Amino acid sequence: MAVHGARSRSGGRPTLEEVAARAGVGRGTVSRVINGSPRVSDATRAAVEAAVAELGYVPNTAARALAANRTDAIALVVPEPETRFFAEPYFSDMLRGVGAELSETEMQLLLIFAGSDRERQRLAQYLAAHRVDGVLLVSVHADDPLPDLLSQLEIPAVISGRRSAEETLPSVDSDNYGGGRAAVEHLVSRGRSRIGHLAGRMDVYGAQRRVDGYRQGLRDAGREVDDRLIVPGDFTEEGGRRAMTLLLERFPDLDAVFAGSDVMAAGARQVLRESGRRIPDDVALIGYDDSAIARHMDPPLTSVRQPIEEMGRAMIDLLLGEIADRRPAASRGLEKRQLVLPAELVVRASS
Amino acid sequence: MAVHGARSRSGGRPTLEEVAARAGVGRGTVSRVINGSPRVSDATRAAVEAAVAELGYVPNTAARALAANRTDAIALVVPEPETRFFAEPYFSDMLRGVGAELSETEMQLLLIFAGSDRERQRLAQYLAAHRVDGVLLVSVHADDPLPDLLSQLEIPAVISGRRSAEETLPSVDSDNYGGGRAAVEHLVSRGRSRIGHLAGRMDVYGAQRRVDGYRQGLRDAGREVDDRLIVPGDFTEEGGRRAMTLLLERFPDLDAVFAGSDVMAAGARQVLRESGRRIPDDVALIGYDDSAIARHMDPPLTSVRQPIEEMGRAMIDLLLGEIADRRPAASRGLEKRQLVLPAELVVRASS
DNA sequence: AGGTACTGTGGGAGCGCTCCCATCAGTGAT
DNA sequence: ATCACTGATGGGAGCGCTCCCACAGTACCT
Repeated sequence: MAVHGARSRSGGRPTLEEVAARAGVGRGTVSRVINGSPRVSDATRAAVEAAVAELGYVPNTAARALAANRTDAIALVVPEPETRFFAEPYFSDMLRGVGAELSETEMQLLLIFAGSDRERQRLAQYLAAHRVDGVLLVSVHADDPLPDLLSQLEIPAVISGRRSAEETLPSVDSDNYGGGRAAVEHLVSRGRSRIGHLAGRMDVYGAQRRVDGYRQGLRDAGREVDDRLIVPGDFTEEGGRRAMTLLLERFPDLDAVFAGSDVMAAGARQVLRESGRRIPDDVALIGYDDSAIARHMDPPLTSVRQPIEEMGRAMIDLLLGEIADRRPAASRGLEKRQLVLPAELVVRASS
Repeated sequence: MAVHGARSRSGGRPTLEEVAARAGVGRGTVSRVINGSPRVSDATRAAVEAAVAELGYVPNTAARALAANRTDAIALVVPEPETRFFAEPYFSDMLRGVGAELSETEMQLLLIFAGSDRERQRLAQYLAAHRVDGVLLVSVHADDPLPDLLSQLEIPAVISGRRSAEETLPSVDSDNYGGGRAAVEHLVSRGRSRIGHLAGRMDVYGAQRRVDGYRQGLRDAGREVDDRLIVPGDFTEEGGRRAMTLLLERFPDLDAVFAGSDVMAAGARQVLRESGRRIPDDVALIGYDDSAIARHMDPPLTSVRQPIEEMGRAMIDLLLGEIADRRPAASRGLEKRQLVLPAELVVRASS
């Protein structure tokens, strides 16, 4: 971590030019060595590397960005208030995956919150200035204008989840359909006969797919689907309580519930308890996300796990591809740019 | 959030030069308007602003950085693994304060983790490249080489807390001494006669000052200080348990404990419970930090609150001053650059 | 009338790099 | 010996901005 060598005569940081003089080569050659071009002889490369070490040369990023028209930075944009970012494990997992994958490269990660209007304004300005080479968009709602802004500005972007079945942006999603199916399949195999579903917000595509999976799971078991067993919530605890209450009114003989999120499951649990029902003896309960809540619930909650960290890694891979690709476009189809990672049922005591 | 106007004829983003041509003025004048120089007539300014709006001009940050030798970005360096960053409310509070203060300016905030050796290596490279104008250093241990690296590179920096009484860097600290005193004073006023102290790590200056405050608090009350009442911990829950156990062995008649952190207080609470003592009836308990733990403890924990968000704001103010100041140095003393913000006792049921 | 002092403005120079073209030496084919 | 062709290298041009000097214009003194 020491600063090498002496400062160049000019007093400031050494420049490419000075390294070139020191190594007895031209400026272009030093540039080639710095950027790892293969078109340099071994002897020359060694001489340049020695000069770089002696002078403690570090490239000037601003100059590089100006000349090459790239920034070597990407942004992780969180269109949420900061509080949610810290509260939900989703983001920290995502950040871990992204950070890990990025540490293999020279790219710098920027974390940008765009929860308030003011922050969004700043972000728009930021993007218009092209201060990043690409953007990772997490937790985007169906009607968010951000994705369009990005394509307008021709900034490569990858989105987590999809806004609809016809998502146009490169995306990384988890298999919400499969997750929903697996949950139901599990409940059926445990001998549960009347299985309700507390759905998430229906303007979130992933929530729709979980419902689809729930339906298919029942059909696979040769059962009929009664739509009154599906009650929409809004991903919140309060929404879970309301939906659960309604569901119990409709079906007092309910013996299993699949909730579209762990938080909703927590709300449902309260209502079930208050109604005198035991978990899992009377009613089995399954959540979604496998968050900390699931592990700490009493009893521990069976939940569907999304490989969030891995999704983060995949998003970076896709994004770097997009950035590298920048050809006349349409050279590759979208098929390869939309990933769906498997979801996995984590069975605990609640089911 | 729309992109204004049409693209310039050259196809890419409009440049200063193009704005100048459009407004019928020189390049320098446009630059003056963009940078808010007062040396421009009102008429000219209006013409330039119109041209900027029409063309949707956004300055090229790279070019500006290169020419002006500044980046308009500062880094918040967290020398901890990411997990701690998300786990401890300290960081989110700090980030909130910093973000709020910074949103008044054009500065960009970078969040950099330097928990692992590898990350520190990257950070060193990053700083050597002068990719930020200044650095905010939070949670720095006494022997961390980072502060020295920064002064060597002549990068303005502000540190949270102090490494010792002779801290050389500009810093923002909270009044740990006053906080310790207030805690003891409160316990004395509640009629407690034998007050123990679970200290933090003694290589952390703030922890030392809390001990000093504890001592002075007792002296103020006209009591003698028995050093055996002070047991060092290490800020962890386990450390709190160990220290508490030891303290009870030494003084079975203890009726109050001041812990150097909420987490240690949580450990102490366990031991007290197991020994059959009730809180606060038999033993009063006070923590430090006023974190979420304190509010959720049973009974809710009296704790000393540090104004962390405000500290974040203050750090930004100091840092921006440092950056703006960059004169031959030594023009201002250090006195004005070391802030100590008051700590405040939050009384709850545990005392 | 000339001198002095300011304000507002234009534009040259230069920040440190990448890109690309010209050049050169070496190699094998004619 | 001549002619491609190759790989390695040097260095000009230019990225878009800021800084600063020069200069015109105006105002106010002597």
